Amino acid sequence: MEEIYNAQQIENDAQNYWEENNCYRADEDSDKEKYYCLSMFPYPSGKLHMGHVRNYTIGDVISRYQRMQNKNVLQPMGWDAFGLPAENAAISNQVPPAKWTYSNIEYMKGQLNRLGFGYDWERELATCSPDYYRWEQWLFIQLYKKGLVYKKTATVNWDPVDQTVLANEQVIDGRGWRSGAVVERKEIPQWFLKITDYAEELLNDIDKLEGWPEQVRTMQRNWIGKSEGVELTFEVEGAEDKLAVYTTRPDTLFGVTYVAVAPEHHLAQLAAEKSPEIAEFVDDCKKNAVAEAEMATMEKRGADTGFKAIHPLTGELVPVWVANFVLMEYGSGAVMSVPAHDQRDYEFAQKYSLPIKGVIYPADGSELDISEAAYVEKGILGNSGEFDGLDFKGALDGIAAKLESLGKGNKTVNYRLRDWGVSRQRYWGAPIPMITCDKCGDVPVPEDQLPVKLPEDVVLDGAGSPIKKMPEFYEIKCPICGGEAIRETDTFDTFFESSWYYARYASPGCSTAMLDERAKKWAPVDQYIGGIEHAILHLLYARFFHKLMRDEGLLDSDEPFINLLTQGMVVCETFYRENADGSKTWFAPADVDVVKDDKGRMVSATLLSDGQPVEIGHIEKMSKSKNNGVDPQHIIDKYGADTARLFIMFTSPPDKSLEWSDAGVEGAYRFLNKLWRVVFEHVVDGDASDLDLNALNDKQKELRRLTHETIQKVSDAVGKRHTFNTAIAGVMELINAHSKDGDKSEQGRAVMQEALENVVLMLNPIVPHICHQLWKELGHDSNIITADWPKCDESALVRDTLELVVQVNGKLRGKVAVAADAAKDAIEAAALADEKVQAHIEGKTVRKVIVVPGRLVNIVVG
RNA sequence: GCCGGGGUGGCGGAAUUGGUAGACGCGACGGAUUCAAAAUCCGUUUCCCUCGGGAGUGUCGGUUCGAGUCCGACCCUCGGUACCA
Repeated sequence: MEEIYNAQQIENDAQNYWEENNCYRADEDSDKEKYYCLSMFPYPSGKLHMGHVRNYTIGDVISRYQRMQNKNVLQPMGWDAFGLPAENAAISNQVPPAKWTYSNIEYMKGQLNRLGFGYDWERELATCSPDYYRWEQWLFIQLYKKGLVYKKTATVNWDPVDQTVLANEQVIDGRGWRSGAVVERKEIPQWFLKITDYAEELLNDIDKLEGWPEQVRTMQRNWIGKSEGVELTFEVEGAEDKLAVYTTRPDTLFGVTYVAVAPEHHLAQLAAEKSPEIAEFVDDCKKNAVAEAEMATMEKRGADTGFKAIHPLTGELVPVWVANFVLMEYGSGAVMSVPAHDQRDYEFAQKYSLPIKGVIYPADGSELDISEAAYVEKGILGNSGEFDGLDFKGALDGIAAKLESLGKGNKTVNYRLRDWGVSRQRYWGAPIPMITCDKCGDVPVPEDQLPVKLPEDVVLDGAGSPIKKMPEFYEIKCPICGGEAIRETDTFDTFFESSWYYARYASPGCSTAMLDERAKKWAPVDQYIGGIEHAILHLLYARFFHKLMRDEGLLDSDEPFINLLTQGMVVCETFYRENADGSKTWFAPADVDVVKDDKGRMVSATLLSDGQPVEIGHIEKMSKSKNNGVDPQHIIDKYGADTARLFIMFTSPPDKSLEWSDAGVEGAYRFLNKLWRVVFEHVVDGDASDLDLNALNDKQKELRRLTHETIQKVSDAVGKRHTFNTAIAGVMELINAHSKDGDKSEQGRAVMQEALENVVLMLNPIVPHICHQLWKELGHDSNIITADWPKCDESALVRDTLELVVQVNGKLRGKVAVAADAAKDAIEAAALADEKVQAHIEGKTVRKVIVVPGRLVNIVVG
């Protein structure tokens, strides 16, 4: 055995061995239990960052642990290759997005391999490959035939200078990030998937997801947002329009003092024709943001249209206002307003001096106070005619029944979830396989003409998608009538690709169908690992797709992911300079020199290359757009892959967000050196003898007990809790205890041999290269990756005496040693007899003594 | 705004079911080894203090023999908010 730990050499040897022996190929014909472990595939942004290393190390540790549980493990990897950054790179570097993407994939694949992840690369896929996206084009056409696809207009961010649609991320303070122009709302026709048809199933099946974190299940439930309420109609005096509104609070119906409509609503348009002020207001609303967060926090404004709506029950006339916070796309673009019992309506009414009418009184009989704020609790009705005195439920039923009898409304179930708009006006995505013919309307591309291939050799100039300017792409004959027709030039939302890749990994190479029978065998995924930022959208769309594919007969399960581990974000400082046009240039943390005060807070920062100051931004998740990703490469180069893996797993539990700092990387490296040295010093003395449990002295028994306590602790931490940091800490303690001992006797060495073998087995999932080598050095010919995970010897855990803590009035005052099987009275007596305890209870009355077996005694005096 | 997390020494974090707060590691300090250094090893390291103790897990309040853990209110911070992925 080499005396010095040489990470680069060891890692190179281990990786060559794995590759030559195809160690990570999943077996299609194994009779072992299958285990499908999947980490969310990366967007190929250029280089790995620490968030990737964390994600993929977790997945690899779980995969290797399961392999040691004798499972047939599938751990694939691929590339979420379509997306916006490729277009941005194409514009700034004059490289086609495809070329940029493929070269990034090549580099990042090298980094993944260098980190020693055990992937079955034979299943690798890139979503920008026509072999992949043809099948989602195929599925889209099946859904179209089933009536699950439809077209409607929807709002996008329009940059009037660049003449292009912007993503929400590209709109900063209402302006286009590149042009700086004020962004406008624009209505364009887009394709939608009827995810709302599956809303009920998506909601109900959340109950089945017991292997998911509760927080994610809650977020999904809230996102779907099922509510029961009433849909009712307000007629409008002197207009043909009827305003259909939905409310979850029909009990407040008598408190309606105005109705609000969206700026795009027909009534608002009518009003704008008559009044220049309203026209100006409606026009101004075009500058409203599209993003919900901005909508919710912007100043609420409105204007009186002059129209009067007729209250469906009282016949009273209430004004119709146009308001910037009402959205045309959701519901019918109108809402009823009850300022007394809704805070947003309250503030709006205050601002425009609209009446506020209280109709819900506190159930406890106290006075209704709406002088400062709306009263939003449920209570007892008043000022509500025949419904006075009813509670919420009574009012809901009564008012709904009344409306129904009048033909003016009915009880309905509503979902916050909206249908999935899948059209993107971008180039770098999968073409939507549709054709528009003047005569025949919307026509799907015939299946034998799939895939609709995206031309890859293109130049991007920043002003829209190149395929929108390529007649050779979009000019086409109608498949039905043969006449002139136009091919759809919009592409799919990239969530489309990431919604089914997990299933495609299980049908590699299948060229005749989206999935084959192998997918039914491997799906669902046993363990899915990815960032918490995907808690809603990606995971909901993937669940939806799973059900769609099931309903096509491609899968036979209801849910894609049995167990989910949501990794916390790796966040990092951001640094930027503001450009003359208001846009920002972001600098990588590695290129910035930071000055900190004595409390460690950043006070200023300068760019290393020019020495000039840069602004300090927020601490955010590592991303391409903020240029704050930290590349693991320098750690790998200096210390090796095992150190990088050990460090990222030791520094924090996986579900917690992690503010990046490399302080401590050397500690991880030191530990591996120590592990190596301890094994070296053990094996140079030759083979150890067999353990003879009857020949162990007390010290040896204690060390052996620690070994088995550690096995118990680490098995729980790695196998169940996924708290790899405490698993590593436990192994460190074990190594420290054994290396301090230095017992070179025959049985001392046997105890050491047992401990070291178990240490190497327990660390193998985390640091597989060094363990591959140490396993051999400890005398094994077998391959450690399929060795059995250690088992705890319960008999080694038995103790004769226990140390109990003694508290007086909850404060620690002493410790007593008692026999493990001591009776309660004996423990109590021993605690009371303790010298230090005596000093604290002297002259006081003992009121109560609480004995917690195996833990502590608390003596209550007073 | 809304939904979901998080806040514990100088730092990352531990405390699994309400039962010894600070495991393990980093950093710092002291020592050993060395011609010297690196590496390594040993020790100290929450704060205050009269060395007996007192305080202490974002803030304020509550439940309990006992609260980092449970309950209520608030502050800060991170993720998502439907076109970043």
